[in-house]
Amino acid sequence: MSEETKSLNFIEHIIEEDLSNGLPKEKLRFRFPPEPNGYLHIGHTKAIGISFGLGKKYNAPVNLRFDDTNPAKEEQEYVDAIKKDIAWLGYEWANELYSSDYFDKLYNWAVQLIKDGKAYVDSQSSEAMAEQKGTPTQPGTNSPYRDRSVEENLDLFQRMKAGEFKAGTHVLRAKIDMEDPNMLMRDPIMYRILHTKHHRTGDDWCIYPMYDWTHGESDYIEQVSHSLCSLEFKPHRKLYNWFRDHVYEYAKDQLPLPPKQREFARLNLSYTIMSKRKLLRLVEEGIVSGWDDPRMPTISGLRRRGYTPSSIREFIKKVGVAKRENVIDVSLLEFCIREDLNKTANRVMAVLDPVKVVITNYPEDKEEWLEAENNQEDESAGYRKVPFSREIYIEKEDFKEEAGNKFFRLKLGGEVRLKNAYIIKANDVIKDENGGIIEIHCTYDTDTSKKVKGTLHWVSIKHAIKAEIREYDRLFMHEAPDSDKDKDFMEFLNPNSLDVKTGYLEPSLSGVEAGERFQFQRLGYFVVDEDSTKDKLVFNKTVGLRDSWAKQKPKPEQKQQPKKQQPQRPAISIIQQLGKKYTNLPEEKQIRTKAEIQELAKKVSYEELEPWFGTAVKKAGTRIATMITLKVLLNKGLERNDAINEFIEKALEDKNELLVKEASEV
RNA sequence: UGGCCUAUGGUGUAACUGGCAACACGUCUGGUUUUGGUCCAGAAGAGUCUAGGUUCGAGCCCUAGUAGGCCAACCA
Repeated sequence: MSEETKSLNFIEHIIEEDLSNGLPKEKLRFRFPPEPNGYLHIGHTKAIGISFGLGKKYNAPVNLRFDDTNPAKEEQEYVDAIKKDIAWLGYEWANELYSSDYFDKLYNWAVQLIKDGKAYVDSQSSEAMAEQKGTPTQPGTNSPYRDRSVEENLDLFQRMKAGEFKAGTHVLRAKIDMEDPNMLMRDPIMYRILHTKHHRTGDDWCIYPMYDWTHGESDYIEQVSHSLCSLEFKPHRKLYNWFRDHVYEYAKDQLPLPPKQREFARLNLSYTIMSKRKLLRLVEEGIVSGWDDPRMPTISGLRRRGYTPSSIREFIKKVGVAKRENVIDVSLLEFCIREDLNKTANRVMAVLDPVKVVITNYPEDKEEWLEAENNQEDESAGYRKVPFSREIYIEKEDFKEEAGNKFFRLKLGGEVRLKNAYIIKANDVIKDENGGIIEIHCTYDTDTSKKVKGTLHWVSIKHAIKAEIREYDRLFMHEAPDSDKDKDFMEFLNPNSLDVKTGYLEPSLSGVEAGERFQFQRLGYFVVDEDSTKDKLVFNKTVGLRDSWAKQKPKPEQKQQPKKQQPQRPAISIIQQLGKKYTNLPEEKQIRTKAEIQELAKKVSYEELEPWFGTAVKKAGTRIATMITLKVLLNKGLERNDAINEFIEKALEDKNELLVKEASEV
């Protein structure tokens, strides 16, 4: 098995370089470090996919390490949920670890730093410290406690640990540089006093280490080679290195590998939000039913919605890794789940918005069990039987009394195929007093070899089973709900994100279990929800099928939006663009481009053109385009002036032959 | 009155140490089809933020600018 020569992302480039610079492959080690203070969402899957993906690629261990240094926010419940989600995604961690396992070691190192004059106890209020910290544009000032003696610092720190002080009275700070342009280097806090019970260490500690101190040293203790995180931690790198380099001096004999932190851009998904805090608000305000509401971008939400682990892994693979801000189109996620389910989901028939069809030439008491293929993408999926009878349901949308010939479905006088069954022809409609259609009367034809344009799904009324169908739409109507500075993201909520209806299903579905996935033919993919019982089936719509018919229909509301028609691009700017590539074009195309420029030139005024005379010498193409345009204007009667003459003269002397040619033709 | 990061089709990512911009999604055609799905064939769409520079040659290197992002929690 040769590895395909796929292009590497920038992190893989870094690793390859380290490897070629002598880092043994066996030393490669990664980690995923969630804080157990909430549920994982689709954004996290990128970080998970990167580190676990690298582990798989290089056959290196990946630790799952809970960054549990803030007992005020963290809970065992989240630890369990996170483990469940990662395992569900299909990743295996080498070790389940906790930063809290390292509290002793961290404490001892902190003591050493104090002894070396690299850390001190500060005893000011947080307000005073914030004041001294300065701002991004102004340097900070030293704390009055900065020069306490080593003995005093040691004593105080030991007593902080012993629980002698109230929360907020003292902190341990690294002694770095209050004037550093990087705010994080301005004597960052290493420990604070917190008399809070920790979900793992209980009441053992009343001082807790801060993120920067803990995270990097946890990497170091675990001998992680590459510590990968998102872009907002870039400024932390300097501090990460500072702590690491000092501690390295204390421990290099036992811990020879200094880890390195590298940062990538986090994932953003269009029409959704990713902030844990904001997701929590949706839960707390009852907008959604919980963290696992199928509309939520959480992993648990996607799971309940019917997404498969492999579709999410594929999505992450397609999304790529780089350092620039990005917004991924949800259509990519939808593509991934359709691609997966198309191959694996069995097809069944269900009618969600029914209208009754009576087949008048079919005997009242007769019923037939017709054979239906489960999945034409998978021969091993086999066949099942579907009941047919005189009265069936079809979708309301599939019938029109009159329609053009682009409407492939049922219309009066028209024929249509019933999937897995016969061809029917609509003869008549029965309406209620309001003109609503109650029944469509059809006749059927057993000759199924005929060519008919449309095929409809259907279900026999007498055999149909009812189910609750939950259809979801995006939660927000704005592409980037939390990007508006003036409006709260809640203002963009889609009021119709959930639509619950009763569906009529073919009877083969009667015994389904939660988690089973199907394609409701012509409608989309659906999964049996965990609320489902034997007596009351509940399905969630995972995603609809691609629908190229829907695109043909005019969408009154949609049409409004993209109407923000771009202002007509001025001809001169198109000319400039054409000019840029002019010199690189093959001759034939050059001729065509020239004609195009000449045509556009008719719409250009001299005032628009003049600034282009100053085009840099090396931009020969742009100057040629300018020259061609100028000639058109001159032919139209433009008077020569100094600027024009100078431009032409300069062009005549150019080394580019094309330009000289154009200029000499003036 | 600062520091750091980023800038390639509509979106996302490529382009090995500089050699005439590729892949995926999306869009549009056409074909096949008992799903207006799938599948197959094809097309359009950027000349790489701007201006200089280095070079025979720049998306890749240098300089300056512009735009966007991040940085002032005893959060992670």
